[in-house]
Amino acid sequence: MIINPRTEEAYQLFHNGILALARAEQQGIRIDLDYVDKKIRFLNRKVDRLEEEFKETSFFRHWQHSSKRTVNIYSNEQLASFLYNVKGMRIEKETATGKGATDDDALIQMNIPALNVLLRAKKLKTVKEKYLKSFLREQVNGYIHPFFNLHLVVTYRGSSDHPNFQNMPKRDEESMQIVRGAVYPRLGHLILEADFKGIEVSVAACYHKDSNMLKYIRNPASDMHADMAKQIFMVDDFDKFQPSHYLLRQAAKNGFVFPQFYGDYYKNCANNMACTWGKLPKGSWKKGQGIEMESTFLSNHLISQGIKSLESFENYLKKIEKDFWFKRFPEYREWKERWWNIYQKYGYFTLLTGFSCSGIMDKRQVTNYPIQGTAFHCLLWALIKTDRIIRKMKLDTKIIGQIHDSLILDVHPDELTFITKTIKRIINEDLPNTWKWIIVPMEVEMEASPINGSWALKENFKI
DNA sequence: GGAACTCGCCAC
DNA sequence: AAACGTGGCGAGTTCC
Repeated sequence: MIINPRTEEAYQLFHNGILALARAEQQGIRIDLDYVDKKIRFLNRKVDRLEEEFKETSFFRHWQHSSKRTVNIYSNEQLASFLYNVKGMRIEKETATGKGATDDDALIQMNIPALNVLLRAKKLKTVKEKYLKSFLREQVNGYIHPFFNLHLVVTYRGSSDHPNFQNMPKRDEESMQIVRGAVYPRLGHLILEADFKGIEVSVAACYHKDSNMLKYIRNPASDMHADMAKQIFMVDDFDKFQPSHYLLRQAAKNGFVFPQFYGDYYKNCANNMACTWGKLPKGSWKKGQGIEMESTFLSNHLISQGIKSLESFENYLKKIEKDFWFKRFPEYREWKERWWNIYQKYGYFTLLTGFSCSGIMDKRQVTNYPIQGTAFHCLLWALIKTDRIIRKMKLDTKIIGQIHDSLILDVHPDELTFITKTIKRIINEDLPNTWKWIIVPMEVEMEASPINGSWALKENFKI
């Protein structure tokens, strides 16, 4: 990729950005090495036991018996061959190259108890090999110094490596505890994380200026994902503080709204939603499955509303998709068309921050790249400004990293109030004052670890 | 013995 | 007509 800043401002952003990020790299992040050593030994034993347990199953014996060589239980190729050629399992899910898949999803669907043992062994092995061991490999005097690159991503985002600081487990509680439990602030300090709230949606709105979307973003009382949940799941008195409704909102947000923004379409959305939140199979649906609602289940509710199979859910979502792009956010749709036309005519497009993208791109890339890049540039701008103030004031607090839309700092407790107020001001005020194309409020959310507490213990932090 | 490929999985 | 964007990285495998 060729970094192509078309304006002085774009050049300065990356010039100053890489210097600020270099200081974060130099600062480094403290790792509890004793803990990592102990965890690795503990996981070694645990994985060994799981491997033994798996090798005693009749599933494995059949697998080994059918194979000419010694089976490697971690070989997806060998597993696929056994499942799909020997056992004759039907291919429900394919890999990118059209072969039978052996990922989490595919194996769970097969409902073979022995495979759960294998999956658990794989998960713990990943945590150990990919994260914990990389800490030991990369640490110097108990600190890792992840690289934060600005020259590797086609969208003008950043990336991180050796080790990658941007993909540590978060959603899976067990993996999160194991990995982030190794990451600490300096002695007497705490870890602070400042996240832009919904930055990609906000930045997208600065491009397309869709009036309905602007209303959603500017009015804190409105809730796009709740409205979509109401529509998709046909719930009249929606209350997002009720646990089941909260889950429906999550389903609408992560199963429909975001995938649609990235260019997905109703069939995938329907399949994924039915599978993830409804635990519903292809064909006609059974009662008693999926998200538990007040006195019923998601599957019962959908069936009672006349949606009795995946096919019928797909058709229903097809209409919702049409409504979404033609009635709800028509100007967003028109922007995507305009932006695609500009690219086709000139062969490139220029981001609001002054970087230009050229080369062969499809429509989804053309409409996603400017949003992804520009959103990151908001974070980078805030990072540079924060770093400048930290140095000017000679603070003991230091920036230690960046995760696309969040800033991670190692904070001296005495400076906590000052630094949180400063970051808030930078994001709420300084940034929109500097970049006039920002036409929506820029908001920040913060989380903090306890003093001397690991990153696994971070909690919401009220500013 | 390393490059290149595929697959799978972690993050945003 | 077809159908989710961006990375890093471990592992197994094949090719040279």
